[in-house]
Amino acid sequence: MVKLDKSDFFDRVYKVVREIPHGRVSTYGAIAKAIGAPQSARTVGYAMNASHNLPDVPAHRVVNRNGMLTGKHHFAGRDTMQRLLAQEGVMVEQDCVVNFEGLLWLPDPLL
DNA sequence: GGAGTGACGCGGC
DNA sequence: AGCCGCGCCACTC
Repeated sequence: MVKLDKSDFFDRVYKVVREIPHGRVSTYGAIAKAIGAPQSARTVGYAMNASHNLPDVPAHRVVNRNGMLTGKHHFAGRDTMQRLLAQEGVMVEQDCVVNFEGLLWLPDPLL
């Protein structure tokens, strides 16, 4: 029985997010697809909420498909997310990742 | 056990 | 071309 517990959903999201290289960004949709749930992009963001407890999950590197820091408001500080990104060399202007497409990192489907 | 919510994505107007 | 609304999936109360 290769039954995959739905609880793994979060774990899977975390695993993928953890694989995001330093100084790179990814999208909820891409992660959702990587875990085999392209329609669950929303749930991915939900998982990010719980990921706050996991320092290994760089949720700040996850933005929406537009490259907007939609979840920045959920971080401790008002601009914590942007600061973390800037710290990695990711420039953010108006809550949008500069050269987002260039910094965008797509997870391995094999993962 | 049902209903509401949410850090998205896409389609339609 | 921008703006509005719906759908989907997992989780909590």
